[in-house]
Amino acid sequence: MEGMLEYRGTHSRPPDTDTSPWLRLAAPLQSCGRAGDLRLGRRLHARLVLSGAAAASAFLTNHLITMYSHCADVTSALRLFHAMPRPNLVSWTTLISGLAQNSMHADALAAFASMRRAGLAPTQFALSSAARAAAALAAPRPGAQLHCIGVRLGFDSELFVASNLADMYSKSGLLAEACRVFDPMPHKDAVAWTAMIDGYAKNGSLEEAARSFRDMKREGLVRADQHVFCSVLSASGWLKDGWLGRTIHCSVMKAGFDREAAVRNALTDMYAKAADMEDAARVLKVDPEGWTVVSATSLIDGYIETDRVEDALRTFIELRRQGVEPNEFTFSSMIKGCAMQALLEQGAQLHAQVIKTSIISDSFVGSTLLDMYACSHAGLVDQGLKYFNSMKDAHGIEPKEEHYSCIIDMYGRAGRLDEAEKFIHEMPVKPNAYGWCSLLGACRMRGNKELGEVAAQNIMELEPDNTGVHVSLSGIYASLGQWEDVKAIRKLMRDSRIKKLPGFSWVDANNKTHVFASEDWSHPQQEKIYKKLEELYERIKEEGYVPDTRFLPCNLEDAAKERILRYHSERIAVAFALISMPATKPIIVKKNLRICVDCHSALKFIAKSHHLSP
DNA sequence: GTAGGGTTAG
Repeated sequence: MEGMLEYRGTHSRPPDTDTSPWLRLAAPLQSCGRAGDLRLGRRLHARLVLSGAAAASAFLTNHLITMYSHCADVTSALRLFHAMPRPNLVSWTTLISGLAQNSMHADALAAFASMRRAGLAPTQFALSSAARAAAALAAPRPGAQLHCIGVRLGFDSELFVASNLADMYSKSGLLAEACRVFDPMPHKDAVAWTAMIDGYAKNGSLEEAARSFRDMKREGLVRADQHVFCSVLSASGWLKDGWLGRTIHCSVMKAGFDREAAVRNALTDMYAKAADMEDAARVLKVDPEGWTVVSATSLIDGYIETDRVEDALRTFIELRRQGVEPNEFTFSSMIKGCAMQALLEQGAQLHAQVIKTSIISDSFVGSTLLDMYACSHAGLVDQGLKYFNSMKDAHGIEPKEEHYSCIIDMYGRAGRLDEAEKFIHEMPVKPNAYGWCSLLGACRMRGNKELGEVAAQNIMELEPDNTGVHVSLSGIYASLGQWEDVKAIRKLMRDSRIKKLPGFSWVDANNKTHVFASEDWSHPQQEKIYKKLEELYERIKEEGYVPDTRFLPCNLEDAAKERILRYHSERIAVAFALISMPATKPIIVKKNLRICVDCHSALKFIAKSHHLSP
């Protein structure tokens, strides 16, 4: 600011070309933009106007546009741009990047198109900003056009252009295209690697994300930074691979990023997702900065997922004690926990707390609340309905498909199938497959064949590849003893070449993943596993476990049915984990199919008798 | 003079 004073009263005519005196005027604008100080920026602008310098110099106007963009005042940036008689290449480039920086991505793409219509060939700066906008929009069609322009102009392997193009493809889910841009890049930096690692992770290709991270380390040309670590930690969390996560935690510490808030959040979340709650809590405990709502929510959600609602509640209280406001993520986790444990009072209390905040207008929290009323107890249907009816008027939530599905589920669980059917007919939208699946599940529990068939028919139309629907339907017939219908379904499946997906279970033990199928005795330790399973079986039977053979679609003696259930893959996997791992380690079984009713019950007994969380 | 990436639910 002081520097500006000396320019005061400079009334000489500005030169036609952008020469050095104007360069000196630009410096204060630049630092102002970097600091995001809009007030100071406006004062500098006013002085430049008074001095007559700004209007005459495209150079200074470009700097002003940059300054306003950095200070998030896009309106002023646009006003300056539109007042320019002849915006030059830099003006356009600055505008496009300013729009992209301020999340006006569609406008950034439109500006890029206007620039080309104005007859200017884009610079690599303009191209990379436009690609960034296309990435943020996950818009592969305009993105691919940008890619073509880049190829034509020879910019397509420039660091910034290529990274943003790769990011654009990966955010659009086109990982193969992203690789085609990324692989031949002559120089890759941490940003480029983040685009790939995060692209894989967000598209569910978790192994690929981890492999990409290893590739980066193997090449040894780029050091991982906090962004890379966040992305790969997120992937290892979803992989539920605590061992990989722990290895990365070591690298994080070595690289000195363990004080970085976002990295700590990612670390907490990784451990929580891997069900390693002690380490998740430890990351927060040693945090000198105190908790963030993100990391505490990850911890809370981890406790909920491992059935430790008391610990979640304790964490929730501690969070408030620290003066951190819970957000919609925190509340939905807590409410989910109450639903799972049928903690009606706590659930209602949370509902009351949420009503006092703007979080109540969050559509997702809305579904979670409905889920809670649906799960917990038949008596709460009316409370759930009351809330559902108030969503729109009192809380400004327009009920969506997911909310209607919750109500179907709510009626179904309460056994009020007629009302569920009536509700479906009166809904303003048609139920989605999820809604019909809820209904089918309820019909199975209540042995309602007619309505179950309607639901199944609708699911088959909406999701022709859904093989589970046949299994559920034959479960209904089986529970009613209608073996002819069971046979008919089998024939239908044969004729339409639908195969029941075989169920598999994966479990990690000693840094190795083991896979099991049903009645699968191919594992080298089969004898020990079998013995353990028998032992578990005796024990839980003593503790009150009764096999539930109702839905098994085979017309066999009970003893034979029991035998089939007894060797479902998840039980073999758990028995194997119990004999191969120390008792303190969490056992995480990954499955390709939904767990069956009986395994769910048996595993709960096993967990209880081992003092584990299910 | 102008430019890019990351963490929490379903």
